[in-house]
Amino acid sequence: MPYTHTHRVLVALDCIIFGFDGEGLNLLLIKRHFEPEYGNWSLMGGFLNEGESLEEAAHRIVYDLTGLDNNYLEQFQTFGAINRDPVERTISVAYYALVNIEDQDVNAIRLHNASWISLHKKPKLIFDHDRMVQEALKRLRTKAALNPIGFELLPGKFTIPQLQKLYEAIYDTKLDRRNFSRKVLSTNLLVGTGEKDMSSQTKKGQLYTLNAPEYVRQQQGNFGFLPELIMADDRTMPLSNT
Amino acid sequence: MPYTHTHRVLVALDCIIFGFDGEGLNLLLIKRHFEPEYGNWSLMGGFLNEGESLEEAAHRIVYDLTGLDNNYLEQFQTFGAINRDPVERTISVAYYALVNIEDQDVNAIRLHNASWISLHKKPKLIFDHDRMVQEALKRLRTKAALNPIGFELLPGKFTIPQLQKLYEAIYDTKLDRRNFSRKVLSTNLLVGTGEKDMSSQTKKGQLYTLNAPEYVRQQQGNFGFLPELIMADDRTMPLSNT
DNA sequence: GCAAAAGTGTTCTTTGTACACCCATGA
DNA sequence: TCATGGGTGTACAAAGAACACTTTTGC
Repeated sequence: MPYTHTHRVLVALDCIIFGFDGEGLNLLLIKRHFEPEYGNWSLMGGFLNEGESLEEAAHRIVYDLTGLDNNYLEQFQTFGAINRDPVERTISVAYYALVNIEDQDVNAIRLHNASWISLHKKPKLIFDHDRMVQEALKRLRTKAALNPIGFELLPGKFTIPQLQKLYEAIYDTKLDRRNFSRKVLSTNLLVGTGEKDMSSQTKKGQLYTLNAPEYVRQQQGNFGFLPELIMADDRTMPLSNT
Repeated sequence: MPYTHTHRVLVALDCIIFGFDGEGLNLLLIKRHFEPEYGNWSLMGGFLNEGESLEEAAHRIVYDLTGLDNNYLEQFQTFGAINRDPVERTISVAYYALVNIEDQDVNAIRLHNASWISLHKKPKLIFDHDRMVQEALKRLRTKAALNPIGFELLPGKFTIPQLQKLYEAIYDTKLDRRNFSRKVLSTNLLVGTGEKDMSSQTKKGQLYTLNAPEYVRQQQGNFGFLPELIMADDRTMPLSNT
């Protein structure tokens, strides 16, 4: 016997998919080829199906677009303004995902009319998606300052300077090379492979991998690569608009 | 013209209402006098109505129970497991509220069959409400470590030792009196009133009020009263069960 | 050899932490 | 005058930040 309360609404899920290309943070966005808002840019989303939890639906959506199913995926906020979707009352549970851009399924992405777009060049998005991106970035900054999740955006092997570039992108700032290196190594999260980064044109840095057990252990704890409190959540966003 | 997608679900809101009684953190819980789960303990909740945003619905729910409408209220997670509500598929958007226990509307509370219960003595709650409390506390800890929101739980005038007791309750720890005092005063968030706390049996401490403009300014920023990283989110919870 | 980027070390400053001591109050 | 709790100071330890120097590589 169901509840007598009658107001049932559509539940959407929208995913802010972050990728890192070695220089800056990118978003995976789709150019809609369907109504409403045909031709405009949007986050990847979908509706909650029967017999599917929110987590499962979010995974499905990210998997459909990227072909990846082992991403970092975190729910961060639910948006429920009355007219946020002009078609019909819909509430949207928003997730952000961190994906390694090298592992993506290029065909799936092309099929959905999607592109990686630099955060600095983000176009205007439909509905309240601009705000979703802003909130996702805010959350990513707080989270990455306290937990070692940045690695999710990098390939399996990476150099410390590459890791630094990533953090500089997330916080839109410059960090001191020497202090950063010392701080990262002191966490015991990295294991040197002895290999060198052959893509470099100058001195080839050492490639590291994650110390997996230590990584899992520290996922629950807190840490910080960052000097001072860069994680303040009123810092200006590296967005071209909002 | 609505979307063709057909799966529309009930949207509930559940509120974890925190109060501080001078000694420990308390939750405002209701003993249900209706089905399902008649007679069992539950968070205060309700369904989303037509023409009402999520924020508005959460405010309504807290207001109904406490008579207060100027609380700190923050959405923190949406729960959507398939069978989380045995009656019917329902997703629940959870909020936590910080209220000043002295301002409550005692009649409204009695009317709803509600009671303040110490976090340490929390009974088993219905559905997934235990987990909601756990997650709310985790969020409160992180938030209070970075933002000066603790004051929301105190009366307008309070002493520094009272504030310390509050933080000790939130983090279930002991803090050094002298270091705490120095740290708090250095934030410039407090203004001495010159008055003394006449309720004390021994030396009467000075009463302070919030430096309101500074408080608003620092709401967006970050700060920390706490030594070290007490905000680690894997610390044991001061809950009697879960 | 030179420019560019990686790797390592050292100093100074700031912050955190652990204390000791004095003061105000009521019983 | 004693027990309890508030208020202030100081000294040592740890962490953060600034900065100099060396090494590797491609041109």
